Amino acid sequence: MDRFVSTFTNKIDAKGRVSVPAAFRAVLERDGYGGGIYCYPSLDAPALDAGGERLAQTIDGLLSGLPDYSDERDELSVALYGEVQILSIDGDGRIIIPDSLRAHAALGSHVTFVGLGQKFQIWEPERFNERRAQARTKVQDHRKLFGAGNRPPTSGPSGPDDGGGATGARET
Amino acid sequence: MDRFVSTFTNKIDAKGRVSVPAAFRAVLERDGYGGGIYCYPSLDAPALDAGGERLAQTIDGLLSGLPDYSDERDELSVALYGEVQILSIDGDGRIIIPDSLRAHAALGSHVTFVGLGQKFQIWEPERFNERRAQARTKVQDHRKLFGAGNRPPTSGPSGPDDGGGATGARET
DNA sequence: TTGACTCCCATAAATTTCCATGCAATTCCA
DNA sequence: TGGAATTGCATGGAAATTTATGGGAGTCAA
Repeated sequence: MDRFVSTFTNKIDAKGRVSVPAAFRAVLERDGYGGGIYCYPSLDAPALDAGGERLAQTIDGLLSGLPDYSDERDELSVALYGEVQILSIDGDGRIIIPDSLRAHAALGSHVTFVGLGQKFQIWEPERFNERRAQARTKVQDHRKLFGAGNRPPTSGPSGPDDGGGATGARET
Repeated sequence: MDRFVSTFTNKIDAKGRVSVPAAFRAVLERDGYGGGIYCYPSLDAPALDAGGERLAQTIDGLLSGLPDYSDERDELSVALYGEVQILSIDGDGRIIIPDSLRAHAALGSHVTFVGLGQKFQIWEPERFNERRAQARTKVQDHRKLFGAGNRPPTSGPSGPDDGGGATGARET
């Protein structure tokens, strides 16, 4: 297990502390944990991106792919590095999210950790629900990539298509 | 034997545990078992898709085809990884299916494991029966198309019938 | 001193680990 | 070939460990 996977919702206590899900902590340790997690505002969502050493290296790699002194690189550098915070994890597996980051993600009393493989995101739970619904729709478009989508021909058997409203994916 | 085949129905106990069929566990181990099975809601059925490391790599491969930091990738990541759960298998070969997944498949007291080669699915037994009946109908349609249906009606004693496909496993 | 932050401990709930039991099929032996 | 022992698997329950979360004491700076 060396990917961030699943979603967890935890509470921010009176002191601003949140438990990082144990499963994520385990990944961070294998990932070359260097005393803190990298965290910065997502570029295109009201959320925070976070990860360990591997994420930091991915960012480096991304930037090194762009020509030195290009506008693009400068902008990306600022966008990515400029806002990065290193959040330290206390003895009980908790972090404190600074105000600047809290603001970007509009965090309230609870936060949702979303595993995305190499990194994870931190969302305000309600907003994440919206995003998830949206993402799910998107996936329907890509289903053929899975080879999962043998749609029955429209003229199929008279039987009601299984589809069934049952699709109610509940929340964590 | 390195693919998931057959179907098995097991019971969910009071604590939400279900035994993964021994035959499937054996496949998982050969598949590069990494501490748990990957499980997520099926895209087009009220069921769960599950598999081992090989399935996880399929997902990774899908995503790595998209550029970092693209909107598309982010959405797909959320939809795929965000819904994925890693179910760990305890010492007795059982898993616990989280509520969010239970809801999607409308699981009750029993679940049916359905081998699909590279992955397997988890169904509510009744629903699976309906689906199976439906699938048979379709297969027969296809046979006609192939002209493959021209078989001598009863399988005479001719030919060394390889006695039992059904090995010891307790099947549905 | 006051306020912010870090470290440490307490606790309740959830999860994991471990052991026991019963059933079914296979194997072994007469 | 028939019947008994054995093995493997699903299942039930209890003990032990983790985890999330709340609160207090100690530390440093303003």
